[in-house]
Amino acid sequence: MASLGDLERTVMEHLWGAAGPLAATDLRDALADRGLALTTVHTVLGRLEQKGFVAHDEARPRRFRPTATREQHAAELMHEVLGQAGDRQAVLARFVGSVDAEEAALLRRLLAGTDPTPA
Amino acid sequence: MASLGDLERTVMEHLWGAAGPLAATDLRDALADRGLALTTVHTVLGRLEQKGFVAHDEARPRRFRPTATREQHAAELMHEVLGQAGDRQAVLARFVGSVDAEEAALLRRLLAGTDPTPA
DNA sequence: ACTCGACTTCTACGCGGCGTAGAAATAGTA
DNA sequence: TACTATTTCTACGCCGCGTAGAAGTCGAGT
Repeated sequence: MASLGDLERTVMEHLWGAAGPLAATDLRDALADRGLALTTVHTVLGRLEQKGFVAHDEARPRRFRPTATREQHAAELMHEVLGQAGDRQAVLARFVGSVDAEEAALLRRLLAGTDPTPA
Repeated sequence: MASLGDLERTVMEHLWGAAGPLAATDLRDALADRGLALTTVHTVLGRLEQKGFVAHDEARPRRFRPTATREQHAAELMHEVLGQAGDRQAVLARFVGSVDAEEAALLRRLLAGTDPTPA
C-alpha cells in the first residue's frame, strides 16, 4: 500500500473526520494554520486520488471523499504488515501478547461472534 | 517507527533469516545477485543502525545482528498502526473480521491463555 | 615492529517522492 | 459575453535511499 506523507496524512484525517465530502476550499480553510495555497491542496488531493485514497464527484466545485474509512484503512495496514511477516502465527502471538486487558476482552468478544470453532 | 527502503528491508530479511550475527562481507555475498560494493552494504548497515534496527559487536570484523526478531518487529508495526487509528476498537473489529478461520482459531487459543475474562 | 591487505568510516551523487505553488486552462455566473 | 472561482499543468527544492569512491584504521604475518 502506498504510504502517506505528512500533509497527505493530515488531509486524510480531515476527510475522515468530516461529515461528508469536502471541497478543496474547505480543506484549505481547515488547514488554515499551514497557510497553504489552494493549488497546493489540489496537488495533494490529486496525488491522494492517484494513490486510491480519495475520490471526487462530478459536481462542479469538486467534492472529495475518502475511499475507505479510517478504520478500514488501519485494518488493511495491519493485514499488510501481517502478510509480509513470514511466520504469521508468531506475529499474531506477539501481537495479542501485548494488547491491554480491555482490548483482549474485546477481541475475545469479537472472535466469539465470528465463528464458533467448528468441532 | 522509521520505515525501511528496499535494500534496507532486504538486508533485514537476511539478518533475520541468519542463524547468528553476520559480517558485512557475509551480506555482500548473500546479496551477490545485486552485485553491491562492500561499501554500499556498510552504508546501509550504518543507516539501519542509526534507525535502531541493527546493532554490531566490538569484535574486529564487525558482526551485525537485528535488535528485534522479525515477529517482534511486525507486531510492533501492527500496534503502531492500531495506535494511530483513532477508534482502536473499530479497527480491531475490522481486523478480526477479515482474518481467515484458521487464524481466528489461533487468536482464540492465544486469548484464552492470556486472561479468562475475570467476571 | 613494519608492511600489507582487509575492514570501516566519511563523503558524495543521482533519483524519486513530497510539500509547495505559479501559470494556464476551464467552467459556472451575472 | 465578460468576469471570477476552480481545476489542471508544470516545476522547483528538499530529503531519504541506493549506490559507491576515497581515506582512514586495524589485525596478521614475517
